Amino acid sequence: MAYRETELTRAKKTLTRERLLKAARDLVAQGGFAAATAAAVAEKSGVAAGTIYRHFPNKSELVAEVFRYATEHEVANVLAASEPLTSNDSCTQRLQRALVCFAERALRGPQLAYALIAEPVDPRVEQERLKYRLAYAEIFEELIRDGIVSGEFVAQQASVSAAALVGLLSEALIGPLFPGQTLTTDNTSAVAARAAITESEQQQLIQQLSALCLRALGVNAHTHA
Amino acid sequence: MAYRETELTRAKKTLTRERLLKAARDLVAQGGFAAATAAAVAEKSGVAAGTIYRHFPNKSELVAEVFRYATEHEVANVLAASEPLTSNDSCTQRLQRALVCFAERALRGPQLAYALIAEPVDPRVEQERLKYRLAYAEIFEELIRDGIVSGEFVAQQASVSAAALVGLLSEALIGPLFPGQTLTTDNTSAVAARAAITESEQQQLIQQLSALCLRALGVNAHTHA
DNA sequence: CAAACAAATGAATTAACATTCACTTCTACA
DNA sequence: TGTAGAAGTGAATGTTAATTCATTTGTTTG
Repeated sequence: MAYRETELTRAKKTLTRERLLKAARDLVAQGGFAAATAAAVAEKSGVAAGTIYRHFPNKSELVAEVFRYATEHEVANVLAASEPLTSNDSCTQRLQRALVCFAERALRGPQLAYALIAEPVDPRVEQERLKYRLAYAEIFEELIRDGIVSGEFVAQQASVSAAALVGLLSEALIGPLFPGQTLTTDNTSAVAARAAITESEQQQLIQQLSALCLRALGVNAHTHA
Repeated sequence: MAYRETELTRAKKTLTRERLLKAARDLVAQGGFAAATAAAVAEKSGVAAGTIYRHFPNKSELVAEVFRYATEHEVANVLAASEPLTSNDSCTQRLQRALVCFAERALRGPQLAYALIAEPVDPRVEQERLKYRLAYAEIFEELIRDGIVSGEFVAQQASVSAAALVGLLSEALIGPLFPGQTLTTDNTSAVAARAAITESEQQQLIQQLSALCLRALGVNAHTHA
């Protein structure tokens, strides 16, 4: 008699799980959360719909995990960009790098950015979104605190300013662009709309936003050219 | 033979329509769009569910109208606040009044603010939201342009800055607060959470945001104390 | 009143999904 | 090879609304 979980067994199971996650991720990146129905995920993974429930208690959990994964990825990038490069790296510069990183990533993957920032999702996933926003806000918050201490930024309540920056960037980058599209099932058009913005226009937009943010924090002209 | 539409007839019909709209509005203000199901609206209006479809082609249309109504109301207030009071009223002051108006209204009616700004809604209603955001952005945009011309604000692309301000305010005011609540059906808690902020804390928050926005626009210290 | 038509009703239907579960297919081990 | 137990299947079921429509009720006018 018997059966014992073994390397191979476990590996195989994990593989299926990974495949489900990957399929879901791809669907979200292409068509937003709306496109990631249980049926679609199963189909894309090459398994039956029921299989999803061998690996996740419910669809929300799967989607939440997708959200988490994408978030970590995104946040890690921005965090890295905000890290000081040299011992005398200014907060202004660090913040600027973080902003540019955030903006460039959003503009490069607009469908994902829209999904993470603004697409309507079910409440269980909305929770993840809250954490996501908070994660960004925390990066900014620390930077702002540092900058206040160093005298680069004007005195202010860092937590408020940080949240404000997140909103500022989100709205300016994706808010006004997508909304209509996701409904049409034809999400391609959304990406197309974004693609219509030229590279140089993007750079200009990023420049604008960067300037706006730095001014908002009261960057001291003396400290920084 | 016959039957002809008459004053009374038409009035009665309009009344029912109004009643439906009012019921929907109240439900949204109390519990967000999630609370405004067809059944709930009908019940609250004292009519049968089917009646809704005698007055609106579908539920989205009803909800969109609710959205529009609320929007007009809100936007009109902010617009009024932004109007110059005297012939030498500065853009800085006008903007500040607009910001304060926006913020105070949001803080006073958080459930409605959340519904209008952030609550997940179906795509047809999301369209209205787009217009709503745009309406605010336009108010800001014009003010910013004026301010640039008058030399109060630094040169910048007004449309970008305007959208950014909308996002900044939205996120700082309601973004971080609600998200979790709407799911619990127990939306009361959301309002309670907001109520937990004292009046003076609110004033401080508004002050913060106002300062942030003005700095972002590069208010010229010379022009304004 | 009766004919003509509108408005209102609310139970039944539809729609779009997620989710279940009886059953089949795999694996591991003695 | 037999069998215990996991993994996978996918048709059937459940869920949560919106939406329909045959029927009833209400108005108007000749």
